[in-house]
Amino acid sequence: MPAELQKVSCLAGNKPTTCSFSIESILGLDKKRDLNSAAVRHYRPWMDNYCSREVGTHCWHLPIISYEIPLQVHPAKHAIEKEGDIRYEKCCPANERLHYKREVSWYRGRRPRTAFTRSQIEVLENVFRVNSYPGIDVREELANKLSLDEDRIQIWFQNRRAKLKRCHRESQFLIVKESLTPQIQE
Amino acid sequence: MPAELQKVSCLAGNKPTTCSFSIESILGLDKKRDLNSAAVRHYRPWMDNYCSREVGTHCWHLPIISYEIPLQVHPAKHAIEKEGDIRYEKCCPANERLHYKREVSWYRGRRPRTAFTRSQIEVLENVFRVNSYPGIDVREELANKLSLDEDRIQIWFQNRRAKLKRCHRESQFLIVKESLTPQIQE
DNA sequence: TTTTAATGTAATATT
DNA sequence: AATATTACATTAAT
Repeated sequence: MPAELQKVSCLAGNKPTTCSFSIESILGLDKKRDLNSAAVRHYRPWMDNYCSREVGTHCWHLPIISYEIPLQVHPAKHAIEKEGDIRYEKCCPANERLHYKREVSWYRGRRPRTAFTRSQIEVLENVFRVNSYPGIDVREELANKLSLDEDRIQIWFQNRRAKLKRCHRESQFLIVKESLTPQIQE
Repeated sequence: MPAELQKVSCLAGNKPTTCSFSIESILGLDKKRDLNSAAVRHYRPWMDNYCSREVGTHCWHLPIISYEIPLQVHPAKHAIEKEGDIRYEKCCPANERLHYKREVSWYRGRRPRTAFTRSQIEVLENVFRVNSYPGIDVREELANKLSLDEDRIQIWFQNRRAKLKRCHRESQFLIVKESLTPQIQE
């Protein structure tokens, strides 16, 4: 990591343990001297191209590709070769592929957001009601049936569990709150 | 019919009651979890009917009204009282009022839009210049200094990053476009 | 009409 | 896997 990036890395992360900038100076409430310093490089992960990373065999963090160069390869994860042809359609329908192609040139790090269809959600919810922790076999079955990547299924269930937990927490909080403040009524 | 097809067919239909997945598979080794018992109620401190607050002269926090009960009062925000009569028409024509009952039911859970002051924006922009990803401590600090909820700070930075990204994308697109089509000029 | 606060959620990262 | 946070698409208020 370049030295100039280390200097501001404390500002980028959520653990500013070694941050040398005081809150006051960041807020600009005392002096605005630091704000104009040329040494301060801003953390713009989607605008810089120095930190592309590879995660396993998937290289989501691609180097910046200019607009003129067409994408020729799909991310390894989506390129499932079978019987000599690459089945893009499996987890990446045409409209989504166009979307991805357009976006990868300016933001390399993120998988294009999957837009589940209503019927897919319906099936997932139905399964979730009976089993919030489907095993690999069920997930594969779902992936096959819904024409989705098994990873999408896994992520969906993770997020769904988190949502359920959050809703439960909030409803519990409401109950406590209401039980503590009934006299405010009218 | 092969067993595999039967397993798949249950996922296709919209009737979970007829699902033929094995109990062991669905329940995941019979791990009983009562995660589904919680009612889905989101925490909306600004819309509870017992603690409706007034922001300035506007009462954003409407009393909760069920779907069946006809609305008799307009939201205070739209009901601008002047010289003894309530000018509904000003910002809510008749045809729109007809749909209000349905709309308020749909959107009554939405937080009233926060109007940041100029000075608040100034501080936020100053911080954003040096750090687009403030951690929880900086956000709390900002919330304290600016008399805002920490949630508002977080949302503001999220939207600000999106805005910067969009601007960057558009400018990049313009550069590419201009470099590719200089001859079209005049 | 434009800008942007707010929402929901898919994806990412850490532990 | 739980958790927190982010990006992103969308809605809606100004």
